[in-house]
Amino acid sequence: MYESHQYLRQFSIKPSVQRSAVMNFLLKNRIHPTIDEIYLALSPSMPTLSKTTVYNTLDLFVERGAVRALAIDERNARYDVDVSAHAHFMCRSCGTVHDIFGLKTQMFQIPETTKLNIDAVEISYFGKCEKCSGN
Amino acid sequence: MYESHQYLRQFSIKPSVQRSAVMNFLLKNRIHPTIDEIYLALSPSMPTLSKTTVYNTLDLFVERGAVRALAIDERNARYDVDVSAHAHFMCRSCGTVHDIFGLKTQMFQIPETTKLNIDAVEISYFGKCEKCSGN
DNA sequence: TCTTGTATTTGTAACAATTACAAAGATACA
DNA sequence: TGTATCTTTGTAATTGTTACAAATACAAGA
Repeated sequence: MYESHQYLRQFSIKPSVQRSAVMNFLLKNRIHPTIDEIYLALSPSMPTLSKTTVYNTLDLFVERGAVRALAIDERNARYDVDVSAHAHFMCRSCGTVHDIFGLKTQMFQIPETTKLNIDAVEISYFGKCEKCSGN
Repeated sequence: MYESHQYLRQFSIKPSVQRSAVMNFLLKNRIHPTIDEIYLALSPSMPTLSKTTVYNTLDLFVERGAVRALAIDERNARYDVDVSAHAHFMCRSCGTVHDIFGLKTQMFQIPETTKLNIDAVEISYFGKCEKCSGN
């Protein structure tokens, strides 16, 4: 928990019990969780935690650049503490989101368009994961 | 309208008044519209049109490969009749979605991962469009 | 043309994710 | 200790989507 405390400060986020718990969960569970997954994982040990707090907290994390919000899942927002350049894969069957590392850095470069002011890239793959490939 | 009729048949979609109207709208308005935009655009001339029909119709179009559903917009599903390999840009300010053509075809190739059964790629850029760059 | 079975459309209600907002609680510092 | 500010909480409202059953349209055979 102490680590998450420090981690938050790196992004000038004032730590609180809730914020540290959320960041800690993200750092230890690299599963690109949804708000609900985070809430359900933390609420047993923090019974007074509110889902609104989880929403607020992640908004703040994203705003400060500590976390990336993924658009890959149309149903729910998903969050990734790894803000480095990498892609994602989502299984159409079970909905899990996997990291795809090792793509050429070139692919994450921003195309030169004079008109648009691009600040982020997201590369997403869809299909079936190993487990679900039988279905 | 006749064109959309023919167009639908190419994807073995049995045409109906509603389906042709929706496809016609998509072909003539390459703005990656949301369900609501389609519904609002068509309902004046088709007062009995139901939003459920728009949902059903687009589900069918996507299923038959006539249209691509985009994940770029977390708020609403967006649909694109251009199913060729190209990327998209969404303005964080006004929410419009632009096409990004001219990327290397290599970028749309599916990475060789033994485990995953990938069937689609989506490359999305985010930022501010020309109009909103002042804000 | 009528009948009958099937496909499509419609409207409403249910559901789920997110946002708005005001009250309660915690924190920092004079 | 008091006060101002920040954070959290819970509830209600909003919004996009889905489920479902009734109504309508369509197609093919009698």
